[in-house]
Amino acid sequence: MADQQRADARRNYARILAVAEQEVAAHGADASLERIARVAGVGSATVRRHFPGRQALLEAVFRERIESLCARAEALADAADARAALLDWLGGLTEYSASARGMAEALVQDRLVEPEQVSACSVKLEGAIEPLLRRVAEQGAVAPGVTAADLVTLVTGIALATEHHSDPAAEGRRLLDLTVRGVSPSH
Amino acid sequence: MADQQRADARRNYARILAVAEQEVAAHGADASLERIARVAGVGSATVRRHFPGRQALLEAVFRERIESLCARAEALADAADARAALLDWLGGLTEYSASARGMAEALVQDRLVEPEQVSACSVKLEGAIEPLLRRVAEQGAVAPGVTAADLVTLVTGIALATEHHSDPAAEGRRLLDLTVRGVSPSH
DNA sequence: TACGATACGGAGGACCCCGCCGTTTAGCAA
DNA sequence: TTGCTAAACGGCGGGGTCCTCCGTATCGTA
Repeated sequence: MADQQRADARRNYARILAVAEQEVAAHGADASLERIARVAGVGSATVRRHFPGRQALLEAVFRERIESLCARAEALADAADARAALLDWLGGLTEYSASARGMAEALVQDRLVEPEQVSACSVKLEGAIEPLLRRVAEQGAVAPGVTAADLVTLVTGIALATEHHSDPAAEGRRLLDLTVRGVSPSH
Repeated sequence: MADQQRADARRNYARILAVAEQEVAAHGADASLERIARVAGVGSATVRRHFPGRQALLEAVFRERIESLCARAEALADAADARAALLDWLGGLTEYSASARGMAEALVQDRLVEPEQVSACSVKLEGAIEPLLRRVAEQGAVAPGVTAADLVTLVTGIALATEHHSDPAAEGRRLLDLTVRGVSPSH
């Protein structure tokens, strides 16, 4: 039931995805689908057959990375220092989404299409941090009312506002650090 | 030297701007220039003549609001509680840019065009908070290394990541609050 | 009133997204 | 091996946007 696709279909899928990765990396989330098709050597209809809508393409492009992030979160699930683990993971997410063009846009986009799409990147990420966040919260080391969604939102926000910077990863990490410790935590 | 424009030119400028405000409010930063021209009853070339580039249009659309924000900052310059003044102002900026469609996008965009454009919205805003921030910093009530640009960046980030939300202003303010006090301030 | 500079807007080219539909091709079965 | 059928392909046309050029209409003045 898994792969009943025809061989050429699978081949094209792979070629398109490969080209899409490069194009998105080069031109961000609104890379030209037409161009992707041209470079991949297929008709534009084929692109949209495999990926109905730009969002689907972006999701596929970042899928691997997202899953590796989720796996990492699982690995950190019972680290000695829960807070350090959470911050470490958030730092990784920030650096990646700030420097990988299109990633942050994809994250914010996929929230306003289908609220509860399981395939959605943001949902996966939220699920991944949930356990980490809970542990830290139980230690009382997190501000009250903070949800996993909040963390993802803050990170994507930082990434979006940082993409233009000359060194997005470093700048993103710095700003993340600031929001973690507080810009003006006094009192 | 101020207004050597022809009367019809000024008239068209005003009409276009008025329509642009509505269109941007309705469709965000990437409203159709073509459409704006059509609704305003002018040729698309005329829009471009008055506003070379989408960025110029957006700047004009938000100009008034930006200046009123700057004025407010000046009024708060010597409030009794410097920190409260800064936070109050940041809250206002956040609420506005989170709920006014296109504003946040305009802010992040205008940074990557011309680094040191005096007309740029973000530059104006940074100049406006600078004094407020300095006062708070002198009291030691702000994390070390925080610049005015950082604050604008964080706020636009929050706004960008929050625009999709059902109540962007409230959500934005909540996240700002989190950022100010720190998500996990423990140490 | 007549004239020159200024501003206008239509036309056309390049690009993009999208859906339709006739054609090719892979993979199975005889 | 050879047919056959369903799956997959891709060209084409329509609708949209952005942008530039250039002939024309209009304003303000002499």
